[in-house]
Amino acid sequence: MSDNSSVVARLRKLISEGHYPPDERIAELQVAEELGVSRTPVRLAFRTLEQEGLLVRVKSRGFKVRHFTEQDIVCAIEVRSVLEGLAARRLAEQGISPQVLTALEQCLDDGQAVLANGHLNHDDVATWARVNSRFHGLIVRATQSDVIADALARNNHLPFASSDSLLVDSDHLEREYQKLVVAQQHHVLIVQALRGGEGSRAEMLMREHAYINIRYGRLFGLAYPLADVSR
Amino acid sequence: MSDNSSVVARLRKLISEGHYPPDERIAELQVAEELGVSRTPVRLAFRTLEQEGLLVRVKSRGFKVRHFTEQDIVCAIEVRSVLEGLAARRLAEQGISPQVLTALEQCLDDGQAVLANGHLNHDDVATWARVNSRFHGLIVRATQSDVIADALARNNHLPFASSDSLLVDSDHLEREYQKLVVAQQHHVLIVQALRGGEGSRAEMLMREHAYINIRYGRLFGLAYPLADVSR
DNA sequence: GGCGTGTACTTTGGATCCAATAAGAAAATA
DNA sequence: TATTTTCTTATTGGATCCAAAGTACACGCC
Repeated sequence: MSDNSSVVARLRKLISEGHYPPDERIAELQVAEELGVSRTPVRLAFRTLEQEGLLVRVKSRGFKVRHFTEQDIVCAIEVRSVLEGLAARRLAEQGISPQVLTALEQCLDDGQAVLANGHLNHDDVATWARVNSRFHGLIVRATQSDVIADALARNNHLPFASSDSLLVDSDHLEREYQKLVVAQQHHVLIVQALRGGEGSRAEMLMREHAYINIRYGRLFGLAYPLADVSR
Repeated sequence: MSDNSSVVARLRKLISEGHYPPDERIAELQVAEELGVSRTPVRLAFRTLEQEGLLVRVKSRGFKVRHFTEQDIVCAIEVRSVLEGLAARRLAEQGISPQVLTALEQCLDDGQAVLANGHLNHDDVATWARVNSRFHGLIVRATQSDVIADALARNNHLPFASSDSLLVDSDHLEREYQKLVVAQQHHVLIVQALRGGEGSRAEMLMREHAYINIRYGRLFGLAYPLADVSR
Protein backbone atom coordinates (compact mmCIF):
# COMPACT_ATOMS: atom_id res chain seq x y z
CA MET A 1 0.00 0.00 0.00
CA SER A 2 2.97 2.26 0.50
CA ASP A 3 3.69 1.73 -3.17
CA ASN A 4 2.19 4.11 -5.66
CA SER A 5 1.29 1.23 -7.99
CA SER A 6 -1.76 0.79 -5.82
CA VAL A 7 -2.83 4.28 -6.83
CA VAL A 8 -2.62 3.19 -10.46
CA ALA A 9 -4.66 0.11 -9.73
CA ARG A 10 -7.28 1.98 -7.75
CA LEU A 11 -7.59 4.64 -10.41
CA ARG A 12 -7.88 2.00 -13.12
CA LYS A 13 -10.73 0.47 -11.20
CA LEU A 14 -12.49 3.75 -10.52
CA ILE A 15 -12.24 4.76 -14.14
CA SER A 16 -13.56 1.53 -15.55
CA GLU A 17 -16.35 1.61 -13.01
CA GLY A 18 -17.34 4.96 -14.38
CA HIS A 19 -16.64 6.91 -11.22
CA TYR A 20 -14.77 9.33 -13.44
CA PRO A 21 -16.96 9.80 -16.49
CA PRO A 22 -15.46 9.46 -19.96
CA ASP A 23 -14.44 12.54 -21.85
CA GLU A 24 -14.33 14.59 -18.68
CA ARG A 25 -11.29 16.31 -17.31
CA ILE A 26 -9.74 14.71 -14.29
CA ALA A 27 -8.00 16.94 -11.77
CA GLU A 28 -4.97 15.84 -9.81
CA LEU A 29 -5.99 17.55 -6.61
CA GLN A 30 -9.50 16.17 -6.55
CA VAL A 31 -8.28 12.63 -7.16
CA ALA A 32 -5.56 13.03 -4.56
CA GLU A 33 -8.08 14.05 -1.94
CA GLU A 34 -10.46 11.27 -2.86
CA LEU A 35 -7.70 8.70 -2.57
CA GLY A 36 -6.24 10.26 0.54
CA VAL A 37 -2.78 10.83 -0.88
CA SER A 38 -0.86 13.82 -2.08
CA ARG A 39 -0.66 15.02 -5.65
CA THR A 40 2.67 13.37 -6.34
CA PRO A 41 1.60 9.72 -6.59
CA VAL A 42 -1.45 10.82 -8.56
CA ARG A 43 0.69 12.69 -11.04
CA LEU A 44 2.87 9.64 -11.45
CA ALA A 45 -0.17 7.43 -11.87
CA PHE A 46 -1.61 9.74 -14.51
CA ARG A 47 1.46 9.23 -16.68
CA THR A 48 1.09 5.50 -16.39
CA LEU A 49 -2.61 5.58 -17.13
CA GLU A 50 -1.96 7.81 -20.09
CA GLN A 51 0.38 5.25 -21.60
CA GLU A 52 -2.11 2.53 -20.86
CA GLY A 53 -4.61 4.45 -22.92
CA LEU A 54 -7.11 5.21 -20.18
CA LEU A 55 -6.32 8.90 -20.01
CA VAL A 56 -5.61 11.30 -22.82
CA ARG A 57 -3.61 14.47 -22.50
CA VAL A 58 -5.64 17.60 -23.13
CA LYS A 59 -3.71 20.23 -25.04
CA SER A 60 -1.89 21.86 -22.15
CA ARG A 61 -4.22 21.37 -19.30
CA GLY A 62 -3.80 17.96 -17.74
CA PHE A 63 -5.75 14.88 -18.68
CA LYS A 64 -9.22 13.71 -19.41
CA VAL A 65 -10.73 10.27 -19.18
CA ARG A 66 -10.65 8.46 -22.49
CA HIS A 67 -13.95 7.59 -23.99
CA PHE A 68 -14.37 4.37 -25.86
CA THR A 69 -16.80 3.68 -28.63
CA GLU A 70 -18.15 0.29 -29.61
CA GLN A 71 -15.72 0.48 -32.50
CA ASP A 72 -12.83 0.91 -30.07
CA ILE A 73 -13.82 -2.16 -28.10
CA VAL A 74 -14.02 -4.22 -31.26
CA CYS A 75 -10.62 -2.92 -32.30
CA ALA A 76 -9.12 -3.79 -28.94
CA ILE A 77 -10.40 -7.33 -29.34
CA GLU A 78 -9.00 -7.47 -32.84
CA VAL A 79 -5.63 -6.30 -31.55
CA ARG A 80 -5.67 -9.02 -28.94
CA SER A 81 -6.73 -11.43 -31.62
CA VAL A 82 -3.72 -10.82 -33.85
CA LEU A 83 -1.28 -10.65 -30.92
CA GLU A 84 -2.43 -13.89 -29.35
CA GLY A 85 -2.46 -15.34 -32.83
CA LEU A 86 1.14 -14.31 -33.24
CA ALA A 87 2.02 -15.89 -29.90
CA ALA A 88 0.37 -19.15 -30.88
CA ARG A 89 2.14 -19.23 -34.21
CA ARG A 90 5.52 -18.60 -32.64
CA LEU A 91 4.96 -21.22 -30.01
CA ALA A 92 3.94 -23.83 -32.55
CA GLU A 93 6.86 -23.05 -34.80
CA GLN A 94 9.52 -22.88 -32.13
CA GLY A 95 8.21 -26.06 -30.57
CA ILE A 96 6.34 -26.43 -27.33
CA SER A 97 8.04 -27.87 -24.28
CA PRO A 98 6.60 -30.96 -22.56
CA GLN A 99 6.06 -28.98 -19.37
CA VAL A 100 3.96 -26.34 -21.09
CA LEU A 101 2.09 -28.97 -23.03
CA THR A 102 1.25 -30.81 -19.83
CA ALA A 103 0.05 -27.60 -18.21
CA LEU A 104 -2.13 -26.79 -21.21
CA GLU A 105 -3.62 -30.27 -21.19
CA GLN A 106 -4.38 -29.80 -17.53
CA CYS A 107 -6.31 -26.68 -18.51
CA LEU A 108 -8.26 -28.70 -21.04
CA ASP A 109 -9.17 -31.27 -18.41
CA ASP A 110 -10.15 -28.61 -15.90
CA GLY A 111 -12.24 -26.86 -18.50
CA GLN A 112 -13.93 -30.09 -19.46
CA ALA A 113 -14.74 -30.76 -15.83
CA VAL A 114 -16.53 -27.45 -15.56
CA LEU A 115 -18.74 -28.27 -18.50
CA ALA A 116 -19.39 -31.86 -17.51
CA ASN A 117 -22.63 -31.11 -15.69
CA GLY A 118 -24.31 -29.87 -18.80
CA HIS A 119 -25.14 -26.54 -17.21
CA LEU A 120 -23.49 -23.64 -15.41
CA ASN A 121 -23.60 -22.39 -11.88
CA HIS A 122 -21.79 -19.48 -10.30
CA ASP A 123 -18.78 -21.47 -9.16
CA ASP A 124 -18.44 -23.00 -12.59
CA VAL A 125 -18.18 -19.58 -14.14
CA ALA A 126 -15.48 -18.53 -11.68
CA THR A 127 -13.56 -21.73 -12.21
CA TRP A 128 -13.72 -21.44 -15.95
CA ALA A 129 -12.49 -17.86 -15.75
CA ARG A 130 -9.45 -19.02 -13.82
CA VAL A 131 -8.73 -21.90 -16.17
CA ASN A 132 -9.22 -19.72 -19.22
CA SER A 133 -6.89 -17.08 -17.85
CA ARG A 134 -4.27 -19.69 -17.10
CA PHE A 135 -4.60 -21.16 -20.59
CA HIS A 136 -4.06 -17.86 -22.36
CA GLY A 137 -1.30 -16.81 -20.00
CA LEU A 138 0.56 -20.06 -20.51
CA ILE A 139 0.66 -19.67 -24.26
CA VAL A 140 1.85 -16.09 -24.15
CA ARG A 141 4.49 -16.75 -21.54
CA ALA A 142 5.70 -19.86 -23.32
CA THR A 143 6.75 -17.78 -26.29
CA GLN A 144 9.43 -16.34 -23.99
CA SER A 145 8.93 -12.98 -25.63
CA ASP A 146 8.51 -10.05 -23.31
CA VAL A 147 7.83 -7.83 -26.28
CA ILE A 148 4.74 -9.75 -27.30
CA ALA A 149 3.65 -10.21 -23.71
CA ASP A 150 3.99 -6.51 -23.02
CA ALA A 151 2.08 -5.53 -26.14
CA LEU A 152 -0.72 -7.82 -25.04
CA ALA A 153 -0.62 -6.62 -21.45
CA ARG A 154 -0.90 -3.02 -22.52
CA ASN A 155 -3.81 -3.79 -24.78
CA ASN A 156 -5.49 -5.77 -22.05
CA HIS A 157 -5.56 -2.72 -19.85
CA LEU A 158 -8.27 -1.39 -22.10
CA PRO A 159 -11.60 -2.37 -20.66
CA PHE A 160 -12.95 -5.60 -22.08
CA ALA A 161 -10.02 -6.22 -24.36
CA SER A 162 -8.60 -8.90 -22.11
CA SER A 163 -9.41 -12.55 -22.58
CA ASP A 164 -10.35 -12.45 -18.91
CA SER A 165 -13.44 -10.45 -19.78
CA LEU A 166 -15.85 -13.30 -19.86
CA LEU A 167 -18.95 -11.18 -20.07
CA VAL A 168 -21.07 -13.90 -18.68
CA ASP A 169 -24.69 -13.00 -18.99
CA SER A 170 -26.47 -14.53 -16.04
CA ASP A 171 -29.81 -13.94 -17.71
CA HIS A 172 -28.95 -16.31 -20.51
CA LEU A 173 -27.03 -19.07 -18.82
CA GLU A 174 -28.06 -21.55 -21.47
CA ARG A 175 -26.48 -19.52 -24.21
CA GLU A 176 -23.44 -18.84 -22.05
CA TYR A 177 -23.01 -22.55 -21.57
CA GLN A 178 -22.99 -23.01 -25.31
CA LYS A 179 -20.37 -20.29 -25.59
CA LEU A 180 -18.09 -21.99 -23.11
CA VAL A 181 -18.52 -25.29 -24.92
CA VAL A 182 -17.33 -23.61 -28.08
CA ALA A 183 -14.46 -21.98 -26.21
CA GLN A 184 -13.45 -25.35 -24.84
CA GLN A 185 -13.49 -26.79 -28.35
CA HIS A 186 -11.28 -23.94 -29.47
CA HIS A 187 -8.84 -24.66 -26.67
CA VAL A 188 -8.68 -28.33 -27.64
CA LEU A 189 -8.02 -27.52 -31.27
CA ILE A 190 -5.40 -24.93 -30.36
CA VAL A 191 -3.49 -27.39 -28.21
CA GLN A 192 -3.71 -29.88 -31.05
CA ALA A 193 -2.19 -27.39 -33.46
CA LEU A 194 0.50 -26.38 -31.00
CA ARG A 195 1.42 -29.99 -30.38
CA GLY A 196 1.61 -30.66 -34.09
CA GLY A 197 3.75 -27.60 -34.76
CA GLU A 198 1.15 -26.20 -37.14
CA GLY A 199 1.89 -22.50 -36.84
CA SER A 200 -0.61 -21.14 -39.31
CA ARG A 201 -3.41 -23.28 -37.99
CA ALA A 202 -2.63 -22.34 -34.40
CA GLU A 203 -2.66 -18.68 -35.33
CA MET A 204 -5.91 -18.94 -37.23
CA LEU A 205 -7.63 -20.81 -34.42
CA MET A 206 -6.40 -18.41 -31.78
CA ARG A 207 -7.54 -15.45 -33.80
CA GLU A 208 -10.98 -16.88 -34.23
CA HIS A 209 -11.09 -17.78 -30.57
CA ALA A 210 -10.56 -14.16 -29.54
CA TYR A 211 -13.75 -13.20 -31.32
CA ILE A 212 -15.92 -15.44 -29.24
CA ASN A 213 -17.58 -12.63 -27.30
CA ILE A 214 -18.34 -10.85 -30.53
CA ARG A 215 -19.69 -13.94 -32.22
CA TYR A 216 -21.89 -14.60 -29.26
CA GLY A 217 -23.30 -11.14 -29.32
CA ARG A 218 -22.63 -10.37 -25.70
CA LEU A 219 -20.30 -7.51 -26.34
CA PHE A 220 -22.40 -4.59 -25.33
CA GLY A 221 -24.59 -3.59 -22.49
CA LEU A 222 -21.41 -3.26 -20.53
CA ALA A 223 -20.74 -1.88 -17.11
CA TYR A 224 -18.09 0.39 -18.53
CA PRO A 225 -19.60 3.71 -19.56
CA LEU A 226 -19.18 3.88 -23.30
CA ALA A 227 -19.31 7.33 -24.79
CA ASP A 228 -21.95 7.25 -27.50
CA VAL A 229 -23.72 3.99 -27.01
CA SER A 230 -27.45 3.92 -26.90
CA ARG A 231 -28.38 0.29 -26.64
CA MET B 1 10.79 23.12 -23.64
CA SER B 2 9.07 24.00 -20.43
CA ASP B 3 7.04 20.84 -20.90
CA ASN B 4 8.30 17.68 -19.33
CA SER B 5 7.56 15.73 -22.50
CA SER B 6 10.88 17.01 -23.72
CA VAL B 7 12.51 15.15 -20.86
CA VAL B 8 10.86 11.99 -22.09
CA ALA B 9 12.07 12.64 -25.60
CA ARG B 10 15.59 13.45 -24.51
CA LEU B 11 15.78 10.39 -22.32
CA ARG B 12 14.44 8.21 -25.11
CA LYS B 13 17.20 9.48 -27.32
CA LEU B 14 19.92 9.07 -24.73
CA ILE B 15 18.83 5.55 -23.97
CA SER B 16 18.65 4.39 -27.56
CA GLU B 17 22.02 6.00 -28.19
CA GLY B 18 23.44 3.86 -25.45
CA HIS B 19 24.33 6.70 -23.13
CA TYR B 20 22.63 4.72 -20.42
CA PRO B 21 23.76 1.15 -20.91
CA PRO B 22 21.20 -1.66 -21.02
CA ASP B 23 20.56 -3.68 -17.92
CA GLU B 24 22.04 -1.00 -15.73
CA ARG B 25 20.21 0.85 -13.02
CA ILE B 26 19.32 4.40 -13.80
CA ALA B 27 19.17 6.85 -10.92
CA GLU B 28 16.74 9.73 -10.82
CA LEU B 29 19.15 12.17 -9.28
CA GLN B 30 21.96 11.49 -11.70
CA VAL B 31 19.69 11.87 -14.71
CA ALA B 32 18.16 15.01 -13.25
CA GLU B 33 21.57 16.61 -12.88
CA GLU B 34 22.65 15.57 -16.35
CA LEU B 35 19.53 17.05 -17.87
CA GLY B 36 19.65 20.13 -15.68
CA VAL B 37 16.21 19.64 -14.15
CA SER B 38 14.93 18.52 -10.80
CA ARG B 39 13.94 15.00 -9.91
CA THR B 40 10.24 15.56 -10.46
CA PRO B 41 10.11 15.65 -14.26
CA VAL B 42 12.56 12.76 -14.36
CA ARG B 43 10.35 10.69 -12.10
CA LEU B 44 7.38 11.43 -14.34
CA ALA B 45 9.39 10.58 -17.42
CA PHE B 46 10.51 7.29 -15.92
CA ARG B 47 6.90 6.19 -15.60
CA THR B 48 6.27 7.02 -19.22
CA LEU B 49 9.42 5.27 -20.38
CA GLU B 50 8.50 2.28 -18.28
CA GLN B 51 5.19 1.92 -20.08
CA GLU B 52 6.91 2.40 -23.39
CA GLY B 53 9.05 -0.57 -22.52
CA LEU B 54 12.41 1.19 -22.40
CA LEU B 55 12.78 0.94 -18.65
CA VAL B 56 11.91 -1.91 -16.35
CA ARG B 57 11.12 -1.60 -12.70
CA VAL B 58 13.63 -3.30 -10.46
CA LYS B 59 12.13 -5.02 -7.46
CA SER B 60 11.74 -2.03 -5.18
CA ARG B 61 14.68 0.04 -6.17
CA GLY B 62 13.74 2.24 -9.11
CA PHE B 63 14.37 1.34 -12.70
CA LYS B 64 16.96 -0.10 -14.98
CA VAL B 65 17.41 0.27 -18.70
CA ARG B 66 15.80 -2.51 -20.62
CA HIS B 67 18.05 -4.71 -22.64
CA PHE B 68 16.91 -6.08 -25.92
CA THR B 69 18.03 -9.28 -27.52
CA GLU B 70 17.97 -10.06 -31.22
CA GLN B 71 14.91 -12.13 -30.43
CA ASP B 72 13.19 -9.08 -28.96
CA ILE B 73 13.83 -7.00 -32.04
CA VAL B 74 12.44 -9.73 -34.25
CA CYS B 75 9.40 -9.97 -32.01
CA ALA B 76 8.86 -6.23 -32.14
CA ILE B 77 8.89 -6.41 -35.92
CA GLU B 78 6.47 -9.31 -35.81
CA VAL B 79 4.17 -7.32 -33.57
CA ARG B 80 4.25 -4.43 -35.99
CA SER B 81 3.69 -6.88 -38.78
CA VAL B 82 0.44 -8.23 -37.36
CA LEU B 83 -0.80 -4.81 -36.25
CA GLU B 84 -0.17 -3.13 -39.58
CA GLY B 85 -1.66 -6.21 -41.20
CA LEU B 86 -4.76 -5.73 -39.10
CA ALA B 87 -4.94 -2.08 -40.09
CA ALA B 88 -4.67 -2.96 -43.77
CA ARG B 89 -7.36 -5.60 -43.49
CA ARG B 90 -9.75 -3.26 -41.72
CA LEU B 91 -9.15 -0.51 -44.21
CA ALA B 92 -9.76 -2.80 -47.15
CA GLU B 93 -12.89 -4.22 -45.62
CA GLN B 94 -14.41 -0.98 -44.45
CA GLY B 95 -13.64 0.65 -47.78
CA ILE B 96 -11.02 3.22 -48.53
CA SER B 97 -12.00 6.83 -49.16
CA PRO B 98 -11.03 8.54 -52.43
CA GLN B 99 -8.95 11.08 -50.54
CA VAL B 100 -6.84 8.46 -48.82
CA LEU B 101 -6.53 6.50 -52.03
CA THR B 102 -5.26 9.58 -53.83
CA ALA B 103 -2.76 10.26 -51.07
CA LEU B 104 -1.52 6.68 -51.20
CA GLU B 105 -1.14 6.83 -54.96
CA GLN B 106 0.85 10.00 -54.53
CA CYS B 107 3.17 8.04 -52.24
CA LEU B 108 3.54 5.41 -54.92
CA ASP B 109 4.48 8.04 -57.48
CA ASP B 110 6.93 9.72 -55.13
CA GLY B 111 8.47 6.39 -54.29
CA GLN B 112 8.78 5.49 -57.95
CA ALA B 113 10.48 8.82 -58.60
CA VAL B 114 13.14 8.04 -56.02
CA LEU B 115 13.95 4.76 -57.69
CA ALA B 116 13.84 6.07 -61.25
CA ASN B 117 17.55 6.75 -61.47
CA GLY B 118 18.45 3.15 -61.00
CA HIS B 119 20.64 3.89 -58.03
CA LEU B 120 20.55 5.61 -54.64
CA ASN B 121 22.14 8.75 -53.28
CA HIS B 122 21.83 10.28 -49.86
CA ASP B 123 18.90 12.53 -50.70
CA ASP B 124 17.06 9.61 -52.24
CA VAL B 125 17.30 7.67 -49.01
CA ALA B 126 15.95 10.60 -47.01
CA THR B 127 13.12 11.16 -49.46
CA TRP B 128 12.17 7.54 -49.47
CA ALA B 129 12.13 7.52 -45.68
CA ARG B 130 9.66 10.38 -45.70
CA VAL B 131 7.45 8.81 -48.33
CA ASN B 132 7.53 5.45 -46.62
CA SER B 133 6.61 6.99 -43.29
CA ARG B 134 3.73 8.86 -44.90
CA PHE B 135 2.50 5.69 -46.61
CA HIS B 136 2.40 3.65 -43.42
CA GLY B 137 0.94 6.50 -41.41
CA LEU B 138 -1.84 7.05 -43.91
CA ILE B 139 -3.00 3.47 -43.75
CA VAL B 140 -3.01 3.35 -39.99
CA ARG B 141 -4.79 6.66 -39.60
CA ALA B 142 -7.32 5.82 -42.27
CA THR B 143 -8.63 2.98 -40.15
CA GLN B 144 -9.91 5.68 -37.81
CA SER B 145 -9.03 3.46 -34.90
CA ASP B 146 -7.07 5.08 -32.11
CA VAL B 147 -6.78 1.73 -30.41
CA ILE B 148 -4.85 0.18 -33.27
CA ALA B 149 -2.84 3.35 -33.83
CA ASP B 150 -1.89 3.50 -30.16
CA ALA B 151 -0.87 -0.13 -30.03
CA LEU B 152 1.36 0.47 -33.03
CA ALA B 153 2.76 3.70 -31.64
CA ARG B 154 3.67 2.04 -28.38
CA ASN B 155 5.38 -0.79 -30.17
CA ASN B 156 7.21 1.63 -32.40
CA HIS B 157 8.82 3.22 -29.39
CA LEU B 158 10.95 0.12 -29.14
CA PRO B 159 14.14 0.72 -31.05
CA PHE B 160 14.01 -0.48 -34.63
CA ALA B 161 10.46 -1.75 -34.42
CA SER B 162 9.11 1.18 -36.36
CA SER B 163 8.66 1.09 -40.09
CA ASP B 164 10.71 4.28 -40.07
CA SER B 165 13.79 2.28 -39.21
CA LEU B 166 15.16 1.97 -42.67
CA LEU B 167 18.49 0.56 -41.67
CA VAL B 168 20.09 1.69 -44.84
CA ASP B 169 23.52 0.22 -45.16
CA SER B 170 25.63 2.75 -47.01
CA ASP B 171 28.28 0.10 -47.61
CA HIS B 172 25.93 -1.92 -49.76
CA LEU B 173 23.95 0.65 -51.65
CA GLU B 174 23.33 -1.76 -54.48
CA ARG B 175 21.60 -4.22 -52.21
CA GLU B 176 19.74 -1.41 -50.47
CA TYR B 177 18.46 -0.24 -53.82
CA GLN B 178 17.12 -3.70 -54.47
CA LYS B 179 15.44 -3.64 -51.09
CA LEU B 180 13.68 -0.39 -51.82
CA VAL B 181 12.57 -1.70 -55.20
CA VAL B 182 10.96 -4.62 -53.43
CA ALA B 183 9.41 -2.29 -50.85
CA GLN B 184 7.98 -0.18 -53.64
CA GLN B 185 6.50 -3.29 -55.23
CA HIS B 186 4.95 -4.18 -51.92
CA HIS B 187 3.44 -0.73 -51.65
CA VAL B 188 1.95 -1.01 -55.11
CA LEU B 189 0.42 -4.39 -54.37
CA ILE B 190 -0.92 -3.21 -51.03
CA VAL B 191 -2.69 -0.24 -52.61
CA GLN B 192 -4.08 -2.59 -55.21
CA ALA B 193 -5.51 -4.83 -52.53
CA LEU B 194 -6.89 -1.90 -50.56
CA ARG B 195 -8.54 -0.49 -53.66
CA GLY B 196 -10.09 -3.84 -54.44
CA GLY B 197 -11.35 -4.34 -50.92
CA GLU B 198 -9.38 -7.55 -50.57
CA GLY B 199 -8.90 -7.64 -46.82
CA SER B 200 -7.04 -10.91 -46.49
CA ARG B 201 -4.68 -10.11 -49.33
CA ALA B 202 -4.00 -6.63 -47.96
CA GLU B 203 -3.22 -8.11 -44.56
CA MET B 204 -0.96 -10.79 -45.96
CA LEU B 205 0.97 -8.30 -48.10
CA MET B 206 1.37 -5.85 -45.28
CA ARG B 207 2.60 -8.55 -42.95
CA GLU B 208 5.18 -9.69 -45.44
CA HIS B 209 6.18 -6.12 -46.09
CA ALA B 210 7.04 -5.57 -42.44
CA TYR B 211 9.65 -8.31 -42.66
CA ILE B 212 11.63 -6.60 -45.33
CA ASN B 213 14.53 -5.66 -43.08
CA ILE B 214 14.70 -9.21 -41.83
CA ARG B 215 14.53 -10.70 -45.30
CA TYR B 216 17.27 -8.40 -46.44
CA GLY B 217 19.52 -9.39 -43.60
CA ARG B 218 20.21 -5.88 -42.44
CA LEU B 219 18.72 -6.29 -39.02
CA PHE B 220 21.78 -6.37 -36.85
CA GLY B 221 24.95 -4.45 -36.42
CA LEU B 222 22.78 -1.74 -34.97
CA ALA B 223 23.63 1.47 -33.23
CA TYR B 224 21.45 0.49 -30.33
CA PRO B 225 23.43 -1.46 -27.77
CA LEU B 226 21.92 -4.89 -27.75
CA ALA B 227 22.59 -6.94 -24.69
CA ASP B 228 24.09 -10.16 -25.92
CA VAL B 229 24.84 -9.60 -29.54
CA SER B 230 28.19 -10.53 -30.88
CA ARG B 231 27.90 -10.04 -34.60
C1' DG C 1 40.09 -15.15 10.01
C1' DG C 2 35.19 -15.51 9.06
C1' DC C 3 30.65 -14.26 10.10
C1' DG C 4 27.09 -11.44 11.99
C1' DT C 5 25.26 -7.20 13.56
C1' DG C 6 24.90 -2.34 13.61
C1' DT C 7 25.34 2.13 11.68
C1' DA C 8 25.92 5.48 8.06
C1' DC C 9 24.76 6.64 3.49
C1' DT C 10 22.39 6.33 -0.84
C1' DT C 11 18.15 6.45 -3.21
C1' DT C 12 13.45 6.19 -3.79
C1' DG C 13 8.47 7.55 -2.45
C1' DG C 14 5.38 11.02 -0.69
C1' DA C 15 4.22 15.81 0.75
C1' DT C 16 4.54 20.56 0.31
C1' DC C 17 5.90 24.91 -1.72
C1' DC C 18 6.36 28.17 -5.43
C1' DA C 19 5.79 29.83 -10.11
C1' DA C 20 3.60 29.93 -14.59
C1' DT C 21 -0.56 29.74 -17.10
C1' DA C 22 -5.03 29.22 -18.64
C1' DA C 23 -9.82 29.66 -17.58
C1' DG C 24 -13.45 32.24 -15.66
C1' DA C 25 -15.56 36.24 -13.75
C1' DA C 26 -16.23 40.95 -13.17
C1' DA C 27 -15.98 45.54 -14.58
C1' DA C 28 -15.59 49.19 -17.78
C1' DT C 29 -16.34 51.18 -22.20
C1' DA C 30 -18.49 51.60 -26.66
C1' DT D 1 -26.66 45.82 -23.86
C1' DA D 2 -22.79 43.72 -25.86
C1' DT D 3 -17.93 43.37 -26.15
C1' DT D 4 -13.44 43.83 -24.60
C1' DT D 5 -10.09 44.17 -21.11
C1' DT D 6 -8.40 43.18 -16.72
C1' DC D 7 -8.22 40.80 -12.45
C1' DT D 8 -8.99 36.79 -9.74
C1' DT D 9 -8.81 32.00 -9.19
C1' DA D 10 -8.07 27.25 -10.19
C1' DT D 11 -4.78 23.92 -11.76
C1' DT D 12 -0.74 22.16 -13.60
C1' DG D 13 4.60 21.85 -13.82
C1' DG D 14 8.90 22.10 -11.38
C1' DA D 15 11.73 22.28 -7.08
C1' DT D 16 12.59 21.13 -2.56
C1' DC D 17 11.90 18.81 1.82
C1' DC D 18 11.16 14.90 4.75
C1' DA D 19 10.55 10.06 5.76
C1' DA D 20 11.25 5.25 4.74
C1' DA D 21 13.79 1.51 3.00
C1' DG D 22 17.72 -0.81 1.26
C1' DT D 23 22.62 -1.27 0.60
C1' DA D 24 27.23 -1.17 1.84
C1' DC D 25 30.73 -0.74 4.80
C1' DA D 26 32.88 -1.28 9.09
C1' DC D 27 33.38 -2.83 13.50
C1' DG D 28 33.09 -6.34 16.80
C1' DC D 29 32.41 -10.95 18.28
C1' DC D 30 32.94 -15.85 17.79
